[in-house]
Amino acid sequence: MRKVRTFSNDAALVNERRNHIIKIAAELIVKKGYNNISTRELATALGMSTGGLYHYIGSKSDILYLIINFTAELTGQTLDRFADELKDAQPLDQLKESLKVYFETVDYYRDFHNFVNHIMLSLTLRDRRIVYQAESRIIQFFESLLNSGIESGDFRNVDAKIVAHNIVAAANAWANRGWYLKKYYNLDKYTDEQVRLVLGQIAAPDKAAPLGLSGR
Amino acid sequence: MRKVRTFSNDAALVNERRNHIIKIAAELIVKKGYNNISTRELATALGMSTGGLYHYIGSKSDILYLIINFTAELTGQTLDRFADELKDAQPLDQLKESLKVYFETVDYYRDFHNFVNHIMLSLTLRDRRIVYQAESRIIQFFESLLNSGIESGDFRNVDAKIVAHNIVAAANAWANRGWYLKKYYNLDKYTDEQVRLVLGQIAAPDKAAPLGLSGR
Amino acid sequence: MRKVRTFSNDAALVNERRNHIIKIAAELIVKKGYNNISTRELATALGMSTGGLYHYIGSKSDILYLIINFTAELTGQTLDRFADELKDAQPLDQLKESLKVYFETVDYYRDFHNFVNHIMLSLTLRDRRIVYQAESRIIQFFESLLNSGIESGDFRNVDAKIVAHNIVAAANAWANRGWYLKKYYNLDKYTDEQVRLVLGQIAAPDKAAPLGLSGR
Amino acid sequence: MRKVRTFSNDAALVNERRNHIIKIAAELIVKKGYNNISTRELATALGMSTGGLYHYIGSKSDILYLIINFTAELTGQTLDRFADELKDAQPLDQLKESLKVYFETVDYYRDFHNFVNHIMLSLTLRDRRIVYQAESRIIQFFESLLNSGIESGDFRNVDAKIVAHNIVAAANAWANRGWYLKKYYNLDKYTDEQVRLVLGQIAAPDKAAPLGLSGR
DNA sequence: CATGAATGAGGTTTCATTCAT
DNA sequence: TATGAATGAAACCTCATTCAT
Repeated sequence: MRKVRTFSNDAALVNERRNHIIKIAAELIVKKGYNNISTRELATALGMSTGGLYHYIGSKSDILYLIINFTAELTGQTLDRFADELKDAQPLDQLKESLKVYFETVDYYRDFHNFVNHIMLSLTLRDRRIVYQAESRIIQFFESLLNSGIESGDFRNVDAKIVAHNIVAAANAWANRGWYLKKYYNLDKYTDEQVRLVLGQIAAPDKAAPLGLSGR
Repeated sequence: MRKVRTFSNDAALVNERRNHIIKIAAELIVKKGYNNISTRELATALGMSTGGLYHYIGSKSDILYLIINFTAELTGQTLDRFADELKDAQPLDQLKESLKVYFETVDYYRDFHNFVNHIMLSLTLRDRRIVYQAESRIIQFFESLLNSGIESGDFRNVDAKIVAHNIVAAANAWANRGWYLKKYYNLDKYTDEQVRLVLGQIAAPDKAAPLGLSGR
Repeated sequence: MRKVRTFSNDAALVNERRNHIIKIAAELIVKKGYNNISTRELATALGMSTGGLYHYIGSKSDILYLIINFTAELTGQTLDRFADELKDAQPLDQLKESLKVYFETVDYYRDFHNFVNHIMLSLTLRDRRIVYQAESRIIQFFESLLNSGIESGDFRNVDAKIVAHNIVAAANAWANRGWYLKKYYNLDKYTDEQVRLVLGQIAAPDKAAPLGLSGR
Repeated sequence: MRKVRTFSNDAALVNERRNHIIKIAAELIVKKGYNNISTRELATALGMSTGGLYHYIGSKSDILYLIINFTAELTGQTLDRFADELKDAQPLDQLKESLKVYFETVDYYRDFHNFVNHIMLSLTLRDRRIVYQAESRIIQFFESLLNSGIESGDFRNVDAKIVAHNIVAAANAWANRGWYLKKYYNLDKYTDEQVRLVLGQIAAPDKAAPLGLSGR
């Protein structure tokens, strides 16, 4: 976590204000584009004065960093939750459950995912790396989950790296291609179909049972 | 094709200059972001003066339209080529061949795909629709190709819409997530793996034969 | 009064700054022409930064509107003052007194009159109408004043419309043909001569006594 | 007559083209304002190319000079015609006739009068002097005409300078306040009324006869 | 003589950022 | 801590003028 300038010594206040900024700014930027939002406009939307905004950030582009960083932390938390909740389940159940939760998270934070997509090209290399790492981490989570299943013989011997990558791509598609997908699917249906496809790809020929947590 | 202002009456010259603009601008924008390229900078990169640039466009944002439009026309041409070349082939061969060519096209024009991704939020609704249509068209191409195979009994009865969408998502991923994918794949390998996965999803249980054009 | 954009909510401040802008801009424009004054130059003359100027106006042409509007309001005030001060006087005294005051006003605000003259062709129809109305109002003031005198038998039966128009033309001439008139007249002398001419035109043959308020 | 650059040696051609430029440019400028007409637009209206225009003028502002100069020459010609045609007539007839012809001329060339009015503030001092001289000359024409009549006892002893000035002001008003005057008058009626007023001012008390050439 | 593509200075306007209050 | 007026650099765009063809 890089330092962002503030004139305040009250860490709790800074935190509160920044969370507010992150939420509102991501929303606005996704709606109109980063460069079409002026700091004046943003401050108004935040219920602050222009000067007030600069008490909690050092520059406009710091907002990018704060949002990027927030999104990356989200990923971390999501993964930690997965790791914790699923540590005793069967590979197949781990996969199904984590797909479901992952898609839900992406849906809930879709503004942030769209934001990242839009802003990537404008980021400094330094900030871009934060995004890379977060995305890599989530791909690797699914990759190793798949590999565990392959090793244990629960899954067929597929290219875990690409399947994991496709999972993340499918989740992102839900966020930034909603204009198309929502004409035909809602989140549940979309998740179900993607899960079905993934399971079809990895199902060990002899072990059947596609949807629904086994044993439930 | 909407009208973009020009001061020239020489259609061939306008065409030549605009193609140049499209190519160079897409490259620059993908590298630095639309709002981080000034018209002066762009003009210099084009080997023109600022004034000269404005002989062939009416405003900076017209460049967005020109690129969007070019990309949409690309899609159209790609599909026309597919339709023509594959009209007599078997469904499976049609699918394999079109996947291969489609991925190649996306790879070749990856700047344009990245451009679209980056700029979407800044587009007017009118321009956004051009993108929507182009993307929809390519998804529908794969969708109906899959449906033909399903009807003829060559493919298993899958959700053609989502498989088609995933194909397009996978192709786009190659363009805008290259920072990750290229660490592990090159275009050929990536295409092969994605083709293998798609075929795995649709293969009618009794008809085997995965990769390679049947009969070749 | 149309809305002109400002970023300030302090109405008093906006008013103060705009009055400053109106005064200085009219002066400068009359000296050099609207299109030969850049906003940078104007801002400097105003003791502001370019950005500061745009806190109180939305565009350069808003300045035209502000000046036009100011001039129109002047006219209104002048007429209101006339109506109030002269309501009990004799027609002849009303005319003499209002001519005197009107010429004084035009002289004092001659920059504004010259401005209007110069800028008319560049105005939008909407702004031009403001000028038309203000000018019409002052002509009509003199016209009805003359008509009252005619009805009461104090004035000869002249074409009140054209005499009123000539009065306004003579006043404007003092403002925008000063280069000629000031070689031979000062304001007092010019006013006296014009008053004498008007009185000569309207004097009822039997009622004598031209210059000087009757009874003074 | 100052030199204006041309690349042509064919004096007749230069003359023809410049007359065309003067006519069309005055019209366009009066309609939209000098600074709202680009040389491109002007060239198009003239049926020339931008480059072609610059074969006959040295700079855009030369057009101002050409028009100013043309207007000044008009004045000269008008006066010469007066002097010639009226040299044997009676003072009263001279005045009536010259007023009539003068008003007609101003009406016919009202675009040029409006042009001068609009552009005055943008002129160089040098060009402004041309306007001053032309206007002065016409005022002086009427002034000396009036003085002759006064000396001969045909006219009352009025301030000839101001009456002459008012005549010119009334004529100009017809050109640049047409928006008001044309609601109530046409040229003939306006001329008649103004003539009547002037004659009323100067008529020697004993010599009657207002309108109509005496003896006609 | 005619054309119109090209130039580039300079115009208007925006906006991130600062700082006196 | 909060405000919002002020700054000024830099953005987009226009247009008078030139010159190769």
